[in-house]
Amino acid sequence: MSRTTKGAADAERPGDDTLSRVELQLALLLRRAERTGAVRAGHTPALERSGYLLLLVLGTEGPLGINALAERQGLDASTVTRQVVSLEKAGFARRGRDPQDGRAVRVEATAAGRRQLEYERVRRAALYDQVLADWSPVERATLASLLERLNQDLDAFRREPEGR
Amino acid sequence: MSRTTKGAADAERPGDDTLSRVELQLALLLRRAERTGAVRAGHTPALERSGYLLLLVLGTEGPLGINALAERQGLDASTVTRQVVSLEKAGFARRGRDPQDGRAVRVEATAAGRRQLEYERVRRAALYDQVLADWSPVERATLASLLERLNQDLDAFRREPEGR
DNA sequence: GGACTTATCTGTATCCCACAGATATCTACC
DNA sequence: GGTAGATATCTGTGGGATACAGATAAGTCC
Repeated sequence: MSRTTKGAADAERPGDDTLSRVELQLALLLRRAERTGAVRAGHTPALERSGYLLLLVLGTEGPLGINALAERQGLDASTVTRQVVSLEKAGFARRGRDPQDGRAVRVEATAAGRRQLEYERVRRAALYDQVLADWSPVERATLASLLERLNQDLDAFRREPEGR
Repeated sequence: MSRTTKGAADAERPGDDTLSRVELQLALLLRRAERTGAVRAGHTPALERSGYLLLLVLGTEGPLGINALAERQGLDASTVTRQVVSLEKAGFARRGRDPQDGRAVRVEATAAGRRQLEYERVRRAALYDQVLADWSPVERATLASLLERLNQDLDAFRREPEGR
């Protein structure tokens, strides 16, 4: 079927070929990275991953509605609704009705939200600075590039799974 | 403090420097990759990520106890207990008492479990073969290597956060 | 003004995971 | 041999992230 996986029920052992390596490392990464940036030693972050990414979009693209936010992030609108409620509760976002369209909502980052976003960004960068302590600038840049490309390709794949 | 992050409350915009790029892309990746391998189009996978990784350890290192499994994966034992129960319910693992130590448990993959693991592995590899359709073999290999290294470094960091 | 569409929200369900507190065993030591 | 402490696992509980389905409110169109 797929050229690279050959006989499917092949005799490869886990980790043998490149794709399996990538796949396995990604599975591991999901778990590792999740916990690393998060609840380190009782430090409950004011901003979880979801809120962080949401604020980032808000900060970059200004006030948006729920659907727009959901679309930009490839999430369900119901998920975004809850994330916004949560940000609002924390004082990092504000929700107002769209004057043009009474159904729609206008989500906006507050000053505290922008501050917190910046704080998080710096904190996370510092964290990875430590994790990648042994990496050369070139290696770090390569990692960044490959991840960017991987994310783009994952996005593209989600939009239209190539195989049918 | 950290050489690369300079002034901390610096004027960098998101994505400006390498660390921010890495950090951001990882945050995005967590979300993307999670959904991609998983519930694609009603295809409820018999093996979720957690069960997959657990079976992988079991397959590689043979029968193990809960604590050993938890340690190898950097998880809490309570989490592993539930994962094992779930695998057992699905018929992919078996749990028996350790004859030497009545407190301990011996978790073992069943034949069905090994079959399913292999099936998953192939399925996931094929998936990434599609996602990485445009990548050259060298690029794929680079990605695999960098991810492996990143995971190692994340692991090391979790064990002993370098800064204090 | 009724019918259809759209934007958001609420209900419900699934994963994944951790921490705290049982419970059952084992090990040491007197 | 019995008791105290260590150890292995399990159970209770709770939180984060997300999706799908259905409810509600507000536009739009004829």
